[in-house]
Amino acid sequence: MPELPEVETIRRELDREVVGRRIKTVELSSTARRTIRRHKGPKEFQSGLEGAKVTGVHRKGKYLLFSLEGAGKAQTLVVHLGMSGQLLLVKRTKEPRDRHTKVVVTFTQGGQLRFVDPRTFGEMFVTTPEDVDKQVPELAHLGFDPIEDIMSWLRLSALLRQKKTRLKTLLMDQRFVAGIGNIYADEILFAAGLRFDRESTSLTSQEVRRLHRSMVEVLSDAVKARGSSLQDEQYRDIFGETGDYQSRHNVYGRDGEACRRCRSVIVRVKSNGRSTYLCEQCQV
DNA sequence: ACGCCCGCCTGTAAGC
DNA sequence: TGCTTACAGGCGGGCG
Repeated sequence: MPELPEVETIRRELDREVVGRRIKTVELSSTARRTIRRHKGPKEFQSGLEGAKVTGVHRKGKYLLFSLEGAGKAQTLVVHLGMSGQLLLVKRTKEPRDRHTKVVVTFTQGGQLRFVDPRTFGEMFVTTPEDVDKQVPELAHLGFDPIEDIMSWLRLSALLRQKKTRLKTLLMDQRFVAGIGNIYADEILFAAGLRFDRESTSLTSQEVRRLHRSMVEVLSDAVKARGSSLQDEQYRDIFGETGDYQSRHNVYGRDGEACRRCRSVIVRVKSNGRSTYLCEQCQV
């Protein structure tokens, strides 16, 4: 579910709300084993966190990284929300817990950060800053960040020529570019006027420039709108609020509806087993 | 070596 | 109405 705009929204809120707080206790539900699957057991996870102070919250692709200052030594908490993970900040400890609550972090100043994850694809992991890349190799192998890293269209053009893959596959490949998932891949390709199945090596320089601009524009507009919440409203920020970007979707989830640009019908097809939405008139 | 598909889970909605 | 099936934002592993 959560892609770059949603994770970045959560990151900004966490950076404002939890930096400076100290972790008092870490509670794990009986089904949290899968959440902390990279750890041997709960003890290792809890001892890395309890007593530590949050000094910053960062994002790499769809991963959140909490910088922590423990008893003398620095730690990093890595969080991936998977398909259905939510991080919710609650003021009162007594607030009833969602039944899929996996981890509850209670701060010494009061308040809790809860990790709720029905589909259990999400993950939490604690290690030292220097070991992060070794222990979570996916992080070390992430591609460029489309809104943080300055990337010229010429550089993008060179990268596209190195890979001979369909455009959507490439946009969703975290090792190529970090943070784009199924929703934003479709929205970026619509904005660029390109089909999902165009081969990466086939783009003219004008098309590369359009793709480059669309990637930055769609993702930064989506961050400004605080991400997309779909019908199931699974995506929520740390205050439980939905995002607003779904109302601006041009193709995703709009099959059968009229294209906002040319009025022809938006279609849904399958690509790599994933639903793909496009306008066959506007995207070539 | 790399693209593609499956499986991992639970919940919801469509289909019969 | 109620059961069954398909599908859903994620990614890693294994297959061809």
